[in-house]
Amino acid sequence: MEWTDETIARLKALWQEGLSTAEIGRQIGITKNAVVGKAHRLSLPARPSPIRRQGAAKASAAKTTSDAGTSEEGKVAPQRVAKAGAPAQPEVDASPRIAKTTDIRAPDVVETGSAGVVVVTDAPVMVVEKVAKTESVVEASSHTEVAVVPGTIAHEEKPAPALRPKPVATSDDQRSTKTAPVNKPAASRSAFRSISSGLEPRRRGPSCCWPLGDPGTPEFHFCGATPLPGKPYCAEHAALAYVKLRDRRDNVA
DNA sequence: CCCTGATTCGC
DNA sequence: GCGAATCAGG
Repeated sequence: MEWTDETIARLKALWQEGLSTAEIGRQIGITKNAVVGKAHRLSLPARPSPIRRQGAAKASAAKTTSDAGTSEEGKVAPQRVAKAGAPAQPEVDASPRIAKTTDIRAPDVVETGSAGVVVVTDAPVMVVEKVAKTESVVEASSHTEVAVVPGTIAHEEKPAPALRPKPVATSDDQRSTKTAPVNKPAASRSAFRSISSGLEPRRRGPSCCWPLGDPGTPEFHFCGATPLPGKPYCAEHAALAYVKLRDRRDNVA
């Protein structure tokens, strides 16, 4: 694997978004092991892990960190959990993982501002709210989009468990089986950019919130194209975002 | 079984 | 440094 500056940036971005390692891997086109391995090497903040290898001395050689277990001696600090400025995730799993079994997981509308606050960066939300109030038509997926992704919160902000828009089995999440390597950043980016600018410059109304560029950089922005009804993404990005769970397995580059 | 993330260790 | 293999919890 060639860890270019870009792929690393993507990894970081996705990692920060709280995507699962496997998810990240799929999007970048590598295995979750590669993702985890790299993340580890980059000292990316560990995410709430379902396990903590310690009590199990059974492994090949638990030289890792002695065995905390029973002895009350040198406490093996949680070196794993609180790495670089990481918010040391509480045990409580406020983990960001959202779309689990179902599928999809897509970049979210959030961005961590310099203030460390998570900000929903687009208008759709407001629009949605209005709609909700006035019409109450709103489908489930609509208002839930507002959800903030907990994982990205830098402080003690108590995030509400993200309510991910259940993919909603509407007519549109079929996606043909196995789509190839889920995305070629370069190509897709420019493609979508032109789409969004070319089709319509709409200033109001829902817009695709697929993130483009790396969060934290000035180039970062959202697609902005007209999203599919009931979805936060435009057709193109929805195709990337919603992938059948089953399929993802083999279409991993 | 499936999922998940972390560590190990040969390359 | 990389990542498959492996471990391990849910």
